[in-house]
Amino acid sequence: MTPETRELVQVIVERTGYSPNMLAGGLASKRSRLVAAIVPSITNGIFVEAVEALTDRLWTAGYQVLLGLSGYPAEREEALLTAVLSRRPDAIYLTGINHSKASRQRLLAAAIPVVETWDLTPTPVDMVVGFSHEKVGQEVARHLHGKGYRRIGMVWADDERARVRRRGFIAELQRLGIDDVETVTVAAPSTLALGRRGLAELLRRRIRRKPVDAVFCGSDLLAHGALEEARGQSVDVPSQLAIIGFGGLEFTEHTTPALSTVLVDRPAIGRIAAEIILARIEGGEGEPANRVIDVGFRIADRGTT
Amino acid sequence: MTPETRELVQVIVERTGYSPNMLAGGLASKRSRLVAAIVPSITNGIFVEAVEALTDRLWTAGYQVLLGLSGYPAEREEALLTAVLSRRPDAIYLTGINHSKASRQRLLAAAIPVVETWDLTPTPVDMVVGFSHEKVGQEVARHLHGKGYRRIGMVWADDERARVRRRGFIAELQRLGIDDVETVTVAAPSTLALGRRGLAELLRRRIRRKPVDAVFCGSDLLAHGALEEARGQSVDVPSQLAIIGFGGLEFTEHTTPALSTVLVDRPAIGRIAAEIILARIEGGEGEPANRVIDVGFRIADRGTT
DNA sequence: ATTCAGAATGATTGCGCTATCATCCGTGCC
DNA sequence: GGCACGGATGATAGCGCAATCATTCTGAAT
Repeated sequence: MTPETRELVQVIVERTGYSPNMLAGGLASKRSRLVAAIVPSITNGIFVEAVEALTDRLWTAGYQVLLGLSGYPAEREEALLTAVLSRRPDAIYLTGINHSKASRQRLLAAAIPVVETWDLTPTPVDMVVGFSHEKVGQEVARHLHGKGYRRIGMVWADDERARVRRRGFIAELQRLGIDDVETVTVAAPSTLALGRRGLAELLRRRIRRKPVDAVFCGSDLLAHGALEEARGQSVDVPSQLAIIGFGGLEFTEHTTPALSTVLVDRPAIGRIAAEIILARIEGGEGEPANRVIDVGFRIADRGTT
Repeated sequence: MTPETRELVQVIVERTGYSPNMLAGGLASKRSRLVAAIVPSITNGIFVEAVEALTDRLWTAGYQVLLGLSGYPAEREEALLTAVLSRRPDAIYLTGINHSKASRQRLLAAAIPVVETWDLTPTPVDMVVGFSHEKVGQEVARHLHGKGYRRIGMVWADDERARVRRRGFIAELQRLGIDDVETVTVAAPSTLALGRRGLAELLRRRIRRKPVDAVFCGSDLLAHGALEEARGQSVDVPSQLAIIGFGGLEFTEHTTPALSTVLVDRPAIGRIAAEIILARIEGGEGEPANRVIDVGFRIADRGTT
């Protein structure tokens, strides 16, 4: 084909508004150029940056993202998975590592790259990129203990990963000689308002005893709520009460005092997920170097602890 | 087909793990059961709840959402549109009403329901659900003026809708006899940090004159940043400086003092968009009752004004 | 000029469904 | 009993593309 012909075709394509039909293309080639992302919620700021990074990276490679919201807890995950797999995605991005047996089977049967995220396991369905929530709990425990706090409480929303953080936290505190951890559980998804109420409840419960001097909140939003509640009750932070959150959302740097939290490189999770997906789809058939990728975390020791 | 046969088929479907191929289905039926949503960003909290509401509602009707991120400003919108339309979505959800001529043509050529959102225009491509940003500017101007503020400033991020709010704001202030509005422009997307810097700049500029006594911030995030900066500079809010934001994000209720803002029913935009899409796809061919839907807004007069 | 390899081009099949049309069967009526 | 009719069932075409195979062309080596 000569360059002139090529150009002529281009002109006609423009003029007639031709648009290739990727349904047909996908059907013929068995490659849909579609990646499904299943997330509990996107209003919860914690997951959304990973999805954005994933979408951005995949876009540059010519892939698009089909969004599925599984809810809190992942009540719709199985139905979603069925629906989503019928679109024949080339890969799938999941949040969390706990999937029903039926879901696992369906994923395996699909025979496509699967990336689980936001957690770590030695036995992923296929690949996993995240960090250890147990270790987060342990390190926060050591951190608070190291700074001298001894009467420790928790406000947390009951989701599967928060539960693991809690387990690590409690176990480590026990090892350090603290086995009375006053805990308030609120419903997922967590909000600032629930954080306020959570801390209020925690303080109320201990009304006849020495109040807690530090509280580990299950998320930054809960921590922010706790901070506001403390201010409302004229409890000084951190001299009377230390607060630490989880997630490292942007606003935590800018509260007064600045919220201590656990920093997670959220975009990295999406970006790395995209990279390993692309490597598997486009790259050779060789076994990937690493099926389990730990992005780690870091405690930000700021004004509230 | 007898009920027994029906059940037998069901059993075999389960056992063999059969999954229908919607690519093939879509190709044959010309109905992909896919709705494309094009949004500048999902990390910006303002748009995400509408997308979630849209996704939720469409899911119950058997539709799924293809997510496209167009960026700030909508630099990739045209390319995205081309890519997305090649998946033959049954409808398309757009953010904003300013699309390039080529984009408009492509949308019209696709001959599917198109919903533009977050703004209002008498001449939508097809349908529009949002509110008037000009009116928002006007009402905020009247609100601040009505409370006695006279030396008024702005901190805003330059996106297309913010520009319209600004226009309405400035025009109304002029009508009220105020024509000197000190304005600091920051880059979109807005963040809390930019709000801090924006207010700092605004105060610095007026260092030899009477400082502003009220500032209208282009978004809640900027307003939150301004609030933090005011606190940092020991400027009392609202006695020395009033602050009002825009958007009505959840956290605005919980800052101290609580941020005044412009409340928008964000989920309603997504929900209504989903409804009118479904009505058009599934309903009869009758001309829809209303192509322009105004969800309105409300000023929340809280602690910072 | 002849041969042959490799590239470019052209024709054809089939991906897995839905829609359509043809066929069949049962029912009610004259 | 014969006929018409509506509903259920079965067979088939074709959606728009990519992959494959068959064919032609090109240019270099003999």
